Amino acid sequence: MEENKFSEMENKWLKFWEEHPDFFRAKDDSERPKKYVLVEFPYPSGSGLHIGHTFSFTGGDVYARFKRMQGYNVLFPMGWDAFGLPTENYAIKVKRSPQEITKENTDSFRAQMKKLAFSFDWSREVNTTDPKYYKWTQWIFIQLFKKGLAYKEEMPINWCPSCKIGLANEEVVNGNCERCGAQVERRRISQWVVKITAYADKLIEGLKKTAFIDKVKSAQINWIDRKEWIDITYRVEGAGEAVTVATTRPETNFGATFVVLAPEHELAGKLIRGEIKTGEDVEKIKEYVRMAKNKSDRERQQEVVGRDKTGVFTGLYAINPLTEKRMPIWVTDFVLATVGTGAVVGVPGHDVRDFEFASQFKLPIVRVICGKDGENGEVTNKEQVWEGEGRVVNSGFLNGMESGEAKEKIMAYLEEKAIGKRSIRYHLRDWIFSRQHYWGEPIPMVYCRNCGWQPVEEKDLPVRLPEVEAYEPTDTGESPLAKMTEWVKTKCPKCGQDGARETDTMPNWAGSDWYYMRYIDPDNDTEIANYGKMKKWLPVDVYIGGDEHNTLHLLYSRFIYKFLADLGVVPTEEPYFRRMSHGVILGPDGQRMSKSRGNVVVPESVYEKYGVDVTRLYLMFMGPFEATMAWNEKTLAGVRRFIERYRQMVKRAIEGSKQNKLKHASNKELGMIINKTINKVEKDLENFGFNTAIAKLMEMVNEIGVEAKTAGEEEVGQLIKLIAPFAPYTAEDLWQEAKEDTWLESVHLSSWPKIEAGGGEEEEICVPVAVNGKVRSQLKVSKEDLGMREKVLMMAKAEEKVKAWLGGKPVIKEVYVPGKMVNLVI
RNA sequence: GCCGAUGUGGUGAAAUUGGUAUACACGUACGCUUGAGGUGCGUAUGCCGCAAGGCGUGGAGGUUCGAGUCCUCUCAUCGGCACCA
Repeated sequence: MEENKFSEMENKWLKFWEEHPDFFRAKDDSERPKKYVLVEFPYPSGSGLHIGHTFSFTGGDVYARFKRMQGYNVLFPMGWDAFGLPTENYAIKVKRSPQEITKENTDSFRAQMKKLAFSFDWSREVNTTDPKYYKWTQWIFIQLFKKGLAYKEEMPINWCPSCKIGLANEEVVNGNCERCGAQVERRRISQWVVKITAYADKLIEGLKKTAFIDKVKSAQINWIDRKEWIDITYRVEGAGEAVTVATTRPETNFGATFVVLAPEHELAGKLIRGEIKTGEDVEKIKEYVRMAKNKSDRERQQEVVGRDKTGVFTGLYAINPLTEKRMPIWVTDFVLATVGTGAVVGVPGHDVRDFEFASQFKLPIVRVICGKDGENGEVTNKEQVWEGEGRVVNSGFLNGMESGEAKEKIMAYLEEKAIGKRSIRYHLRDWIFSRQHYWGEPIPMVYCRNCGWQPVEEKDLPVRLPEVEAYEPTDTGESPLAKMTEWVKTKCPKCGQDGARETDTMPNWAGSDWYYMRYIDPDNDTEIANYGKMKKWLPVDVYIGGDEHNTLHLLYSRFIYKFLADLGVVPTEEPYFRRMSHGVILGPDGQRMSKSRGNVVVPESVYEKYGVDVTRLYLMFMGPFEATMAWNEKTLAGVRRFIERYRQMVKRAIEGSKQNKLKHASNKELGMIINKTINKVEKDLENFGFNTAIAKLMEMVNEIGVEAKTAGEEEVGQLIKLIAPFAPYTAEDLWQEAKEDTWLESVHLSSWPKIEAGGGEEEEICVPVAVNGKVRSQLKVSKEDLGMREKVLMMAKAEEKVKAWLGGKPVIKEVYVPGKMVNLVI
């Protein structure tokens, strides 16, 4: 095994930087313009820093270093999102406390990050498991409660039998637990719920104030999915009952031929309990409902379209007020109780699911909107079901209208007749906030028999997580904290009588929702963060993170911020201005890295072999920052070669400049090449185009070659600064070697190189000449002549090769784009 | 099914407002260096063709003096969501 020749050099400068922690500190009192660069803080797992972290943090670090050199007062902080199941599970396994394990993990993460030369401001480090931190996570919850945005509700929840934890809808993937993959069950548990839906419109609206990339914006809008519905109430024949269905497509209502209820629907309950009697066998209904309720979500949602529809007829009929037709009411499990009103009107001509149901049970099918190409026949197979827009037919007063117009008309009509009521609904659901686990923030609430749920008084925050002997989750679904009778027993904050603490803890997202605010004022004991300081630093200028957080974390986090904005606690409308997605690094086999596949690449093994700078450069050179890329060790060699050649080039330049004793290069060409490079690198860094910036630096090394020896003091500085954001160790090493009396202490405090005026523009420009759109020749045009159309065209036509291609034929059109291109058409 | 992307050499990928397609790197071939090479350096490298030249950015059309880039249709792949009525 080759000895790592980098480590000595790296350790020297690592130590130097450690001795000067102020190098990378953000200054609260600086006059310079601020730049808040945020990377998603990691969960400090026991397996150490992941290559994915290394990749995204390097991107953030390169950007932060660049901005710092440009003169910005940069806030680039780091912390730990340390509550969570893996630590809890590991703690249970090894019978140690999660606190201790977290401490170890964060220590090793921090050491690795320092080694990787991430220029974080360590004086602002936060940890979500620190009581001084979660005091404010709890404080936020209390504010939500006080504003009526947190409530307790018994509800069926998604229960993971393996993790023994309730999951938010968002944490269930295809009916499986997002973490462990186990099949999720339904259970009824009393849960804290946070009313994020109250902010749905604001969350959509606020996106306009951000510079998120389009895919993030549309992901959020789709996730919230705001739609205008109308709830139509039908009279139920004979029973003195009514049923309210919810629809977004009332213009098809003349084609309604049946009504379907979710098994959980109220009316089904009444039938089962015998409160309504019909000619149908109640036992059959009872049996169907029982079966449907017992099905897990997974079974109910599997193979959605195309699966045979099941259902049972109730014996009841709803009357369609538009047609006066009797619509049989059925119970079926494809209707979800949680969507709309839990009752749907069946329009089998224009909804595939309704069609499947109608076909199965021989219910009538009517066309009310012309299909593709104006098709207007009967609907007899699935292909003819038309879910799109079109001209309305067979619909009384709506006939002949386009569906959009018809929709407005029918909505107005139904409202006028008091049959229908418009409402706005969202796909977004309220946020289930309770977790029945130990390793999370205690929910700061007390239950009192007289006063109900009361928040802990703010002066008594934080509600500390007690040290417990056993934190195993329980099969009953009760939090392990419930066993801590001493801790649970408390006084009601309102009346002083005996009360009991809430034993559920908060979900992971709670602590990570607002951490970026705490970096601004990490030690503040009296407020979440000082308002003046927040006003200085917020919003976050660039937030770098993974696509997997675009809907959950980002939305929750924006919600909490908007809520705090309404309280007047924070100074802006949106917390993040720009959002950058980073890509994913796959294993060498092109598969997602995982222990079970054995394709995991760990950063240590890379930087121990190649050094930190090569590791960083390689990660940044692999491809676009937002792309998914497979690890390829072979390509690393190219980057290693590059950094070595760069170092040789700079050494030659240092030597040359010391001999020349010149301020500027003796060779004008050199200055020109460097200027070109500065220009491109600067532009690329602004847009996170790290791969092309590095390509340009490689090009520069190739172009400069031995000419480096003509460098002056100025060029030496420029060359070192250019590489500094990417390869901080190499740059520091060269800087210290080249250092003149007037130079700053560290290259990382120096200013980004400026383009020298007049120092680097080419005298002659190559203009391609095309005949009939195909490039046939190059024309050298001097700078002064560039703007002279006639002269350039004359020169072009006089050019030997061009002459040959023109072949004496008359030129019917001449195009000249100054400095770009000549095109002659014959 | 819906939403969002993406299709360019043997490979990872470049390409300002439409203006020289394939920068940069890997790989490969040949040569040099080295006691040795899983080292370093140099040269070549889109395809067809001896050449002149022609053809080339998933496919088919279109707009334009000029299209990887804009428009229409189409195919494929990836990511997210999904009996949401």
